Amino acid sequence: MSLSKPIGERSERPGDDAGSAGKRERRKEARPGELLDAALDLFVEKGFAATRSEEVAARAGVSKGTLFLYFPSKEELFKAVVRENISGRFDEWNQEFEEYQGTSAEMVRYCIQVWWDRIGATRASGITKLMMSEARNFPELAAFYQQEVIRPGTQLIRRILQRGVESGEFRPNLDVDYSVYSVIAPMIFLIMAKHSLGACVPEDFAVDPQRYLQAQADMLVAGLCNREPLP
Amino acid sequence: MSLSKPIGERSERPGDDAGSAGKRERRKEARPGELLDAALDLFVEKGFAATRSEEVAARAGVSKGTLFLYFPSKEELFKAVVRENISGRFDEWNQEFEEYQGTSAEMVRYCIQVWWDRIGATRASGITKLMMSEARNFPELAAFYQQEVIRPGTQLIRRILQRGVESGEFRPNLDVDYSVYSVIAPMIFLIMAKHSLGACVPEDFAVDPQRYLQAQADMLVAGLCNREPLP
Amino acid sequence: MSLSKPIGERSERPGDDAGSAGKRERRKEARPGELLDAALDLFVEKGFAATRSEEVAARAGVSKGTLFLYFPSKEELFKAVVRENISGRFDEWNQEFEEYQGTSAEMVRYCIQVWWDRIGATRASGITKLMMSEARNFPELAAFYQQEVIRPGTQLIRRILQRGVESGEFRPNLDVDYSVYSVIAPMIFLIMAKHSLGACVPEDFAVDPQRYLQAQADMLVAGLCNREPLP
Amino acid sequence: MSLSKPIGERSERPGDDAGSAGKRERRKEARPGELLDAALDLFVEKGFAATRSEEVAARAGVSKGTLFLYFPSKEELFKAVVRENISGRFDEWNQEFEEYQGTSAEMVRYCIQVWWDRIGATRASGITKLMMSEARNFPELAAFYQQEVIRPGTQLIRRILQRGVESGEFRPNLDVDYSVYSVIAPMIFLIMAKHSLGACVPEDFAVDPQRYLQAQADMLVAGLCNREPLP
DNA sequence: GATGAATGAGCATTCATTCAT
DNA sequence: TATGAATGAATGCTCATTCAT
Repeated sequence: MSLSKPIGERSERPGDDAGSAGKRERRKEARPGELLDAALDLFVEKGFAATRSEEVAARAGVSKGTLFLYFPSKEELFKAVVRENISGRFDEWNQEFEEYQGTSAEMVRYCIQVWWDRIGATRASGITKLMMSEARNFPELAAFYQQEVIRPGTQLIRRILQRGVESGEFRPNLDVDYSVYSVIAPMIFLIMAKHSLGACVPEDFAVDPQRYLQAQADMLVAGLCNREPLP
Repeated sequence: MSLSKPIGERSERPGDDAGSAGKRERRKEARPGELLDAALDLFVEKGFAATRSEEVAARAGVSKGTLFLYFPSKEELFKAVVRENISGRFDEWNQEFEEYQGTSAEMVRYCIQVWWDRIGATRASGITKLMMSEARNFPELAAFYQQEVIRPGTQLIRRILQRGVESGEFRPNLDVDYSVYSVIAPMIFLIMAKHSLGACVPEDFAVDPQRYLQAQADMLVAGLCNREPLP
Repeated sequence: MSLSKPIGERSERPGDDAGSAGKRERRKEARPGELLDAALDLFVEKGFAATRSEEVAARAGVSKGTLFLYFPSKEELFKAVVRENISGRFDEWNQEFEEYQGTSAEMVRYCIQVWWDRIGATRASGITKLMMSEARNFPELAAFYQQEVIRPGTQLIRRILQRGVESGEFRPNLDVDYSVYSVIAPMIFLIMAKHSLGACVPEDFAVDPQRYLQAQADMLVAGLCNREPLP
Repeated sequence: MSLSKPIGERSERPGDDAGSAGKRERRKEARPGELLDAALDLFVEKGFAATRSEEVAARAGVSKGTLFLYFPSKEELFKAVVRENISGRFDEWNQEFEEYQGTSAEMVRYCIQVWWDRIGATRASGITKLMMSEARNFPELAAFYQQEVIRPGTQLIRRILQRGVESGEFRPNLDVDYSVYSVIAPMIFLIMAKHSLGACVPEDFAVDPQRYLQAQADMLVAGLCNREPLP
């Protein structure tokens, strides 16, 4: 089972490596990426409208003008940020689960952990926060996100649940279609805790991701595997 | 057990009745509420920064100047919107659950349904979306929300879970503190489905609230009551 | 020699007398005057543009609307303030000096003292400050002020100086026309000290009017009466 | 004795030469000065509140936004205008008078003429008008002006008068402290004639500066040197 | 290419003025 | 008459975008 490279991660921040000689020496090809990184951070942190273009440029270590050299407008920058961080990784992931050998419960646990490792814990999780916040202002992007992320993700999880029901591991009366949300909701919640309210009130709301995922996975597996009549 | 009136609902929108009409109507009492309603809608829909003051005024059926007659700035308007919709309802709810006679499983189901009736299905749900999107820009309000909503809500749910564990209904190995999120996460998710992505892509993502809540409550209760060792 | 009533003085401020019965009882006829008083104070203090109409109304103890009941616009209010406080008192004063019996030097001293008693020390002095500050924005008023105040005042002083030269009291080589300014300039300066910079830095710039007028009158008389060749 | 360059004068106005023209000229060095010049003119002409930011920018030949590129607010612009034109010139002047060889009467005449050449006749005179008009709205600046201009100027003149009294040239009974105003008042008056009322009613009030200064200097010297008992 | 000075449309806010009560 | 809620033109200021260097 190959662990594919997490998406949304870029190795180093610009300016961190004061290694090579003259100042301001930078590989051109890296510029757009650095801008996208900076933009992702700021859009997630402050929202699209409240993020100033100049700030993005500054964080990427370039001038205001340079930003518009690579992206014709702030809106296009936003779209690029979203697109850049939604690489269609689902084919690969589908295959991973196709070949998976364990039980369906293990598969659910694995799914959650893999999501955390590759998405939740990475910069890519910001995209989800971003879409949640800005969807209404970018319906076109929302549709794109729906198409590229929501639908395949939902389908992937749905197949896992279906497999569990068919194998007799999970409750036979499971509402497979809507139980998918029982897997997704905890993910969304964790992202929001990380990027939204949780980023503001550290002490009281601080969620320990691993313990959180453990509790959610336990609850989920217990709920899926409970064959007795529900009270 | 009295079903208290849902919060965040205002009976009629101004300007809907083209009856009496005539401009320069004097409604000092009604104005603030109408403005807050309009602002809530727009802030939820477009975000704080992307909402123009004049738009809020227009939706409330008044002129730009009138808005500033009641709220000294756009930011104060935002704060008022949040505060207005976070009336400490928790004392009442705590008492309700204190006096509740059914099983803990029933209590969990009731909790979810009551949340939906009084918050999720009402305009008040917009506040949650708002806080999720704008928390980073309004740390002061985020703290306020944490204090007034998150903390009491968490405590209320925690007590319910604790009760179930102590009565032997729920799994004894339940991580009570973090299982609270298993109740909250589906609520947050439903609100986001209603106000964010779900508001953009009706067909594919359309969630039927009742069926959704049914599935989530089932999963939750099944997970809570499953006494067998978890796979 | 009659001491005519100082101009620009109104006996009592509205609201100071809580004497008569019910509140808000006020003689209608007094309203415009109270508004003019309040306006004069504020225009002098902050200038025309920086004075808000509502503030004028509030200081006069009436509502915003009432102000516009008596004066069709802020600009008209300003004009009324200026006109109200420039009553053509010069005929009377001319006669006073026509009948004056003392020396010309005494006349000059008397002139200065009378100006202080009737203008400089009174609210009317604010008008001068006002014209200095706002003349460029109200050329029409400036012309009016020139006509009603500057010209007659200048002429009055000129006649006094002329009388002194003709009687042999004053230097024969006196530039009568321009020496008039030697009388006026100290007056203007004192008004500015009172209403402008002097009102800001109490300690350092505080000018004792009587000592100031004494010194200026001395210098003036000494300069007028010095018959020796000028060094 | 060197005649230092008059302050407050800038050689050419931008946009006067339609030669090179072309918009979007980059003149980072020159901009602030041009804006300060334009602002000084307009503030003197119309007052702070009545001057629109865009007007200042337009007169400086730039767009609205450029103004705020150099000055963060209209108020800061005002402060900069005042500060820019109050360069501590007094050290130089003090030394000049320290080394002066003529009589005290000549010194007084020289003082007046030098003031006119370096201040009165230049754009710097507008600052005085400005402070007179706006002191109450900018108490902080008024204090600054008091500190940087009023106090040193007063001291300089006071020393000259003191010198004359001690040398026996001037009246021994001179109220030195308050006679200083006999020198200052004519200056203030001339500035007001130039920038205020005098700028409105050219014909009647037009003051010929040189003749005016001659008359005032004559009167002053005559008053200072008159050793006879005052009538 | 890269820069950052310059632009100006856009928006928050103020306040003289109106007018229903 | 008097009020003060309501209005909207005017204005300070921001910031995405352009473009001369």
